[in-house]
Amino acid sequence: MRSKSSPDSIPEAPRRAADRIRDTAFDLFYREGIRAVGVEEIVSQAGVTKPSLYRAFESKDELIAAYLRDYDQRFCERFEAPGADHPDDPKAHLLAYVDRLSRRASRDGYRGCGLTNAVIEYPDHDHPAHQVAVESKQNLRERLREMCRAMGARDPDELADGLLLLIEGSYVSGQTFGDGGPARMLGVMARRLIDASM
Amino acid sequence: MRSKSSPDSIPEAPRRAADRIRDTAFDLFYREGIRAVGVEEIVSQAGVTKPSLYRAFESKDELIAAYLRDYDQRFCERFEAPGADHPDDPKAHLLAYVDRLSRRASRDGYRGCGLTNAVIEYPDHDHPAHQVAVESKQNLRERLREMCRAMGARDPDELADGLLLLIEGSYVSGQTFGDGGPARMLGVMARRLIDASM
DNA sequence: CAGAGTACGTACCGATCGGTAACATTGTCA
DNA sequence: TGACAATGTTACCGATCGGTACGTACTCTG
Repeated sequence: MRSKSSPDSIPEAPRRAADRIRDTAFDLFYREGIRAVGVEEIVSQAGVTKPSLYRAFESKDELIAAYLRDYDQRFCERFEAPGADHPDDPKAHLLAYVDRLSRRASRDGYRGCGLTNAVIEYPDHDHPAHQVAVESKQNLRERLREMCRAMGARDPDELADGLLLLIEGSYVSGQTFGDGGPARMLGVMARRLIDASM
Repeated sequence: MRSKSSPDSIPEAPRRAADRIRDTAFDLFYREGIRAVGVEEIVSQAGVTKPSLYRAFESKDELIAAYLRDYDQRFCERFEAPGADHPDDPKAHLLAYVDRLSRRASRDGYRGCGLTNAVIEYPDHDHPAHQVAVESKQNLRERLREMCRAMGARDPDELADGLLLLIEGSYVSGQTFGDGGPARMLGVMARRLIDASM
């Protein structure tokens, strides 16, 4: 059940330096923001040293890009996961994701979507962070269109964009309002939009 | 028509250092992000020097807070402006704002809402930037509720939150997708939500 | 015209930023 | 035992960060 070749049951921590850096950077970048976190803080909290970081990543920007690719992967898993409970029912799949997001985003301490946050922190289109994040969002838009098509919407692209607005709105409003924020209405609003678009 | 006591018609630039700093900081903070802009860049682009900045503002954080208060004021003006064309018609007022936002947010180079961006750049609830931005957003939420009440919605608070999700979603999606992004659907989605809530 | 404020600039501070060079240490596998 | 890869250690780099001590020029008032 546990990883490879550990002699016996050491539960945490001794993994490769590159992995620990990646995990620590993920947490810090997500929680505190990318620009707010220096490489010094990352390596010290990861229990490694700076040269180890620069042996694994050629620059901070590359580490940021790696973080965002990791984030995108975890996001896709979280987005697709509810599909297992609703095979061949894209509407139920989407609503299941939306309902889970609604709950997460209307609790205190919610930090939104790491990819959305990255676009805002790095408005420069040439920056790798911006590029990775935007590409992920374009994939999400396409995926939503696909689902809206599959659920037989009148104008699937239009509905997909409406849902995307609600979802992105939940990411950011969750951070702004915390507990009891507008994100708690995401589920009913998504249903209302879907119902009005069939 | 022009300001006070200029000897004659000098059209631009010689104003007080504090004002030039405030204006320059506004543009730079908004376009490039707050953390991305150093005080050095602000003063040099404003054509003044650092001590002038620190005579007018006691710290960078205070300048940031001033920027966000300015932003909030301009936002309120932009939000209320369409009301002049639609006295006693909150629905038309709201839709007029929404339609203008929709156009702005689906053009290339759009940078979203400075207040929303600030919440994301400063997740720490104790930071003045976070506090000013959140307070402004709470005011907006209350204003939307008021308008939804006035337009006779079934559940005004619920509708207000739905509209807020769409609006915030447009702010961030505008930055992510640029031209032809989902924000161009804001108008039709807002109408659909309103119609389904009466 | 003297003198006091006011408004601003010159030059600098220590701290931190991202990033690196050189070398010592460890664990692994042959 | 020896070679190799991975990591740690230490000390450092130039640039930039936010912030300030201090001198100077203008203007308003007596």
